[in-house]
Amino acid sequence: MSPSRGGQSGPSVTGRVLGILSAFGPSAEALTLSGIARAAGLPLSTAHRLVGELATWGALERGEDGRYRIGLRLWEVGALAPRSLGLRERAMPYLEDLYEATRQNVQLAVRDGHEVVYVERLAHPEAVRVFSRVGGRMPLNATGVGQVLLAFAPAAVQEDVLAGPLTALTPRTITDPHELRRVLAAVRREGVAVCDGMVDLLSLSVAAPVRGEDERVVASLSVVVPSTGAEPRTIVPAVRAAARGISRALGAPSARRRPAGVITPLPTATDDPALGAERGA
Amino acid sequence: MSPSRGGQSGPSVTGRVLGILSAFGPSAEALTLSGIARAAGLPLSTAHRLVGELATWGALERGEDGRYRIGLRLWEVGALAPRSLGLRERAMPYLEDLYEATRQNVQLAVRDGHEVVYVERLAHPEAVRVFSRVGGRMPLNATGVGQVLLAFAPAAVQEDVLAGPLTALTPRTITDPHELRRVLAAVRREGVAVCDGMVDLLSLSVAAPVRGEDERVVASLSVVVPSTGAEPRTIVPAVRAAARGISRALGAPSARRRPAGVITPLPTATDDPALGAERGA
DNA sequence: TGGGCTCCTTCCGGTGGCCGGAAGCTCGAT
DNA sequence: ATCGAGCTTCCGGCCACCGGAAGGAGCCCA
Repeated sequence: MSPSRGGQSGPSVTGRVLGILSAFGPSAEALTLSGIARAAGLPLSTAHRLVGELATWGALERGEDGRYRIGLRLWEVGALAPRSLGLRERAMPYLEDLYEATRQNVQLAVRDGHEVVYVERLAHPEAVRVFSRVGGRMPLNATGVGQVLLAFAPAAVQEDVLAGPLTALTPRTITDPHELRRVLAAVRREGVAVCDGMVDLLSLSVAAPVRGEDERVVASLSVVVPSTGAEPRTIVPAVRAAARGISRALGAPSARRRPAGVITPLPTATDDPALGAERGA
Repeated sequence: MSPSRGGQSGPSVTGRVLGILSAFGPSAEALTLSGIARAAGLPLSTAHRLVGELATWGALERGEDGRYRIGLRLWEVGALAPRSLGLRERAMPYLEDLYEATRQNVQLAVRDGHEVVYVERLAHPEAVRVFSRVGGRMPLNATGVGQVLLAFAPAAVQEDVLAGPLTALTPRTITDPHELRRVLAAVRREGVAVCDGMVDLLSLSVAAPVRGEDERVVASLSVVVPSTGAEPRTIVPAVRAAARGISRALGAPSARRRPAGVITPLPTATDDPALGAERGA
């Protein structure tokens, strides 16, 4: 399958190029040429050639300090990712409202494999400091959005995560598979996850699922507030409403507006496997 | 300079990979394998191999319909671009406020070469429809943010643009070099650009410059409102204030808070070449 | 001033990875 | 059935890529 080099040797040219891109990360936004070569495991002259070509194209930019950074052109192409742009565009107005109402941190995330990836984040400068950042990753078991995404993930993913090691970010992070399983069932039942002190001891997050047109949960939305703040329950309805609004904008049938006068049942997911337990990537 | 293939033949492997990425664009978010091959000018089997490798890494994702889209992993790397992330993070709170105050379209853009690239956009669903989109490009002469970025661009860039063909999006777009030159001088003097009906006849934008720590203009901020709306002048102060706030957050000395009681001169740029006329990309 | 360090840039010959034509496959439409 | 469009796999030949080596630029310390 992989066009790996004949017998055993290094990666293909494409692999090397991707390796160079991988050298950059949240903790390495700017790298020297030799830094890139080191991180990517390439000889300096090879790195020099490839990096030069990437810079010419605009995938990398060379700063005045001689160091390389990710270029605008690459960002531009990346912005075409449907799970970022399409989702973001439609979710923004709702995130806005939620942000305006709480003046705290509002986050939108999707699942990629066994991790959460934050797609959008609105943060008030004076709100609780949160670890997450746009483009950042976090474990599924330790965050509000993660628990929601996991609760509605395909069964295979859930089992994988439950089986694998569950990393703890604080003493309060859930690492016991049985407890996590109970929590996930509760999340499915309630349609909301409340996570207190699992990322850091000072903050608490309230998360709800966002559904796409085929009812699958495609994203999760959360608000992070100080643990010591007012009763968090008060923001649950707002989070649920925003998530439902986004689901509707995405075309989820269960989030359709009902005729006035009819009580709208919350889109709480049952454990119905038809809704959250099969399919997925 | 370019490691072009020896004598004359096709691009290098790296070039081919980048060509594949270039095949995607705002009007081509999802492509079939053969579509990619066609757009990138590659034989099918070559495209197949390279695309496969890109998909394995996560730069591309294959949808259920068999078509390829930009992958989350590439988006993630692109999000590390300093002109996107660093700028965005600090600008967001101010964009929020502006959005909240106007409930229209708020945009943040940077210059790349002879074009504007939109880095962030907040749009109310019921606001005027605008053409721009996050990651999209527009000509410098036809937009509010573009005029601001051009007005403060290095002299060489200005001359290039003034010399080159000036594309018109509507009959009201400025295409006369002399007129544009006058407008740019006015923008420098006023510290704000007001663009009526230049992108489409129904909307008007008010833009102001954002400065970095070395006083150079690094971005531009605008609000787009209906042409027919209330006197646009009323939003000028809000736009200026937000731009100044972002400049301060970025560390621009001219945007520092002055001691109370001292009248703060607007950071209007003179035509002083030391501020906007030399250096650049 | 000189030595030692890190980082960057250029050069060039050998070779192994890449190229891409061709054949076969799976669809869906006619 | 027949066609066509798109996808996947295979494999031999050739040439583009690799990377060691040499040289330059800048910095710090003695």
